[in-house]
Amino acid sequence: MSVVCDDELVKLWKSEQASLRQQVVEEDTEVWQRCPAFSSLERVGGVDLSFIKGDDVSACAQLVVLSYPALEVLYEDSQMVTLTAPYVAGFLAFRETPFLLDALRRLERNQPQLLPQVVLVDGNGLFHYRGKSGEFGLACHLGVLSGIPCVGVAKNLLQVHGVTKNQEHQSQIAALLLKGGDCFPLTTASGRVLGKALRSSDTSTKPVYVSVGHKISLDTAVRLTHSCCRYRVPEPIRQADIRSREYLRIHFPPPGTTATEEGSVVDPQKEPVGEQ
DNA sequence: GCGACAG
DNA sequence: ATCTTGTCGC
Repeated sequence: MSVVCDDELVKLWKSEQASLRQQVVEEDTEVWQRCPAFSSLERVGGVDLSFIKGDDVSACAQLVVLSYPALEVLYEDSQMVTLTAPYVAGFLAFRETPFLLDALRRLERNQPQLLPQVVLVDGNGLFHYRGKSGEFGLACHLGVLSGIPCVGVAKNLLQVHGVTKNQEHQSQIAALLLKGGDCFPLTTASGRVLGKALRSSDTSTKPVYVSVGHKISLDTAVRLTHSCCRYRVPEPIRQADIRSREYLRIHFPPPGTTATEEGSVVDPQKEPVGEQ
């Protein structure tokens, strides 16, 4: 369906990604990151994009800033955007980053005092294909371009470097992730730890996959992620997801949902009285 | 041909 | 990402 050759696009992206990869800082650079309880950490950001169902170019780009450690929403920005880049596995960043950066810039312009000290990103950071030789994920991309510390938190395991979602992985989950905060390293065939599987709460069996985005170490990233979890998905990302979907629900309701629109007479078969 | 494929 | 209702459990 694409007019422009995707192969050419991906070539450009690979080179851009390799260039940015060199700018990733994989260590703790902030004072709060060194404190046992993250004292002096006051604001944690979360970002996400939600889409309208039949439309893969219209989306709501969401930025939220939560207080820490209370995890209450201090700031919220929903912005409808039109995506231009296709989704190509491994290159999610090129599709989403521009709009997340825009949101951070709007905040910096309007209420700089609310800028987050770290952003939790829906997706991977260094846990990525050929991470050592030039590829990285959305959390790194956004981190490098914004200069803000970022953490990648993926809900699904990206199978990379021999890290696979097989019996071995399932066994590790069952044997090692016994309570909230437990984790185990995601190690490549060559022995490099690219991320960690984390049991984010006592009540969730399925782990989340944490990796370094920018300006934070892996252990700090894991500890921070765990400390931001009320439920399985860290609260900043969860709130960004909830609020961007809510925005779409209100501003772009599915056809046949509004009382004022023609044909709003509900079908008693599909809309039985008493629903909602 | 078959499986994988963050969001 | 999105498609989707109920259902089992505390």
